[in-house]
Amino acid sequence: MPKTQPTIRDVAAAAGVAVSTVSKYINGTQRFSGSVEAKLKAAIDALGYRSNPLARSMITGKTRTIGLAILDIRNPHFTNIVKGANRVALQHDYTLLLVDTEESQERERPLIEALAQRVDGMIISSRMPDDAVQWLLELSKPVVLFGRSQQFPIASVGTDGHLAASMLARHLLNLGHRRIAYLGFAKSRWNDERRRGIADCLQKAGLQLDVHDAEAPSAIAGERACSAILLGSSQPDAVICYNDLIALGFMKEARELGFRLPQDLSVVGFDNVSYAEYASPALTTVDLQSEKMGELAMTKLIAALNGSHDDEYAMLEPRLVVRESTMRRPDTSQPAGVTEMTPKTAGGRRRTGGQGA
Amino acid sequence: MPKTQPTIRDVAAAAGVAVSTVSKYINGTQRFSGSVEAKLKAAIDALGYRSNPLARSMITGKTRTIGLAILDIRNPHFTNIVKGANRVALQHDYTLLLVDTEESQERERPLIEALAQRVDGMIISSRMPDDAVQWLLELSKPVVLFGRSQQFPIASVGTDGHLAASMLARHLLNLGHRRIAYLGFAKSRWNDERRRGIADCLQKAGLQLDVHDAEAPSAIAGERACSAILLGSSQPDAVICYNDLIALGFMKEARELGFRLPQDLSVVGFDNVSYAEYASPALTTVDLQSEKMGELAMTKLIAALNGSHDDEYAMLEPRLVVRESTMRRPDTSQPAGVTEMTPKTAGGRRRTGGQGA
DNA sequence: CTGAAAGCGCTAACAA
DNA sequence: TTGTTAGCGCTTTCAG
Repeated sequence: MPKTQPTIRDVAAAAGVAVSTVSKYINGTQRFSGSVEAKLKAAIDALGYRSNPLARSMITGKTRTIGLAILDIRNPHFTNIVKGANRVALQHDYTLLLVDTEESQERERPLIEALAQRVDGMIISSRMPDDAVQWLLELSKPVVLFGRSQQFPIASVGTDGHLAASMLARHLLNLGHRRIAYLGFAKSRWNDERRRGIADCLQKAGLQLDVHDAEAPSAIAGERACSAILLGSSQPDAVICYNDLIALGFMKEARELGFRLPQDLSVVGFDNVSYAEYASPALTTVDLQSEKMGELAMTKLIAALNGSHDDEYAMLEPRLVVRESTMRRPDTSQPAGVTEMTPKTAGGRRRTGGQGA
Repeated sequence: MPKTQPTIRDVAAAAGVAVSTVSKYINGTQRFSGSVEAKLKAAIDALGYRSNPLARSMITGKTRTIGLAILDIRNPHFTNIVKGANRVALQHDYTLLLVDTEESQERERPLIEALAQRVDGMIISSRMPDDAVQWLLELSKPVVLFGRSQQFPIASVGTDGHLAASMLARHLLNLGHRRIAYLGFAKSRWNDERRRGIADCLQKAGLQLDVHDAEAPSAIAGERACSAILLGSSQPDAVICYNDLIALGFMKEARELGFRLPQDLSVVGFDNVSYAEYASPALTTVDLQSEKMGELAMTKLIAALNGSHDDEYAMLEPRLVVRESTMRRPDTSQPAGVTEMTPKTAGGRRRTGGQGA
């Protein structure tokens, strides 16, 4: 059973030609006389020869493999990225070497360094601080990053987080919401951008943003953070979550706390993961085009592999997806930019002094 | 910048020893005198030497890479499998080469054949017919399959589908449901097992199963199949979906058709994907332990790589997870195994003649 | 404990 | 158009 695979040499012998001839034939590097070509073809499938990619790689220095390092394959955002990247890779005859770093800072670096050795280039999603990008460059392999680097020129892709956040905030404002909370995830590279996008918007309307932080970008973290926000003193009438997963968890817990959604509270997230649509109420969110991000990253990387220089940040456009988790404040009538005035508490603004002690 | 990586030869020169000495040092194949060891260590990190895995693989014939072929990374069931497999692989210092075959039969085989060349072993999830398993064996690489093969002795893992299905059916029966439909997915290897599990159960209660088929294992397919089932002549009071995704889509559409869940209709699925919990009503389902399946498959594969023979089918135990999408028929009172008698239609059984013409 | 030498399977000049 | 030859970077006998 463990019959050793035939080598290029066996084929050459069987066909009565030189090894280099076989090599050139396999790689289509050259044209051949009909007789030789016929003999080669015959020999090859008589022996069932398959070229050994390792040996080839060793010489060419190319593996036709792309490393993809992500934080958690279970997060649909990353799943979509993988899907998109995979599709483009397959089209170009590349294979994906996947590394799930499991949101662990320590594992990340050694894993990526090991990965670098086995691939032609890498696509990386990471929570590493911006100055750590340095050593990525030192790997001297083409790399595409998710999220812009402030200091270093490195190919990267992302979606305009400030804009996405503004869209969400403005949507809520238009619906008459005035006490808006942001349940962020500070560890993420995207968090600041999103928070600022919201805060800027609110500021123009003379409002302040109530900021909280989730301990993970997951549904369970959303559940956990819920009561402190909803039953605390700020009493938001809308909350923007760092992502859809957090939002989903938040909504579940909110319902269990007795809030009616969306009547008592509007909730939104970022990403537009597919299950947001099947939640109830279906989640209003902003589509970050995760899958396209994956495609674009892979396209950029392959271009780099083909010699094109690329230090740019490619920014995709977000799109607001309004569903059922947001609705107009029952007690307001003016569209937006109005003097805010909520009935429950006299004297507007926020910081009402809380009833929950 | 493109300074060529130092080789083992450079290290040997710098340390003033032979290449083979360096090799042995790196692989820890031997013990060394303190002086040599010190020189080696110094030379290595002076040069920043990193051993080239390709060259190593070419000799040893081992790549420390496992191929994982799945049908669709976006299906949380597979995502979980990847997660589990990845974790075990990392523990054993293996890396995952991922291939998403996108549910395509044609692509599958060439992709897997190419994959086989670059890895030490493979874990495969496929919809290929049982006789196609033959060529997998011929790849003469260790393989672990998801789902049992009837004809061939091949290592495989899965969850007891017949039992899982019975659990669901019995649960529904216990709740007083009598007109039960199965929205299956015939292309899957697991479908028959599940259908039979349900049908066997119903038969014991003197009931027949109303069988339908989804065109894909996805939420959208569940939506699409919904109206034909619910507004057709059979009028089920409970439907069992092939998986949670289909169930989620089905529930969404059912609500849009005006059905109240779970009052008018109980819905269940298979898998226990995480978002089933965040749907509303939260989905009753049966946990197939997807992540553990991934772990187990990888564990088996690594064992095989270490020389242990393994032709067995390892079966995990399913667990029923009751949530909100199932409830007792309002109009029945006896627990189970009773003479069924639904008020809407005289004369029980099913096949009531339909009012939807 | 250390070193010299022979390749792994293949590609890439260079010759013929 | 075809063949010869020299390695890619490493491991692995086999001698010292």
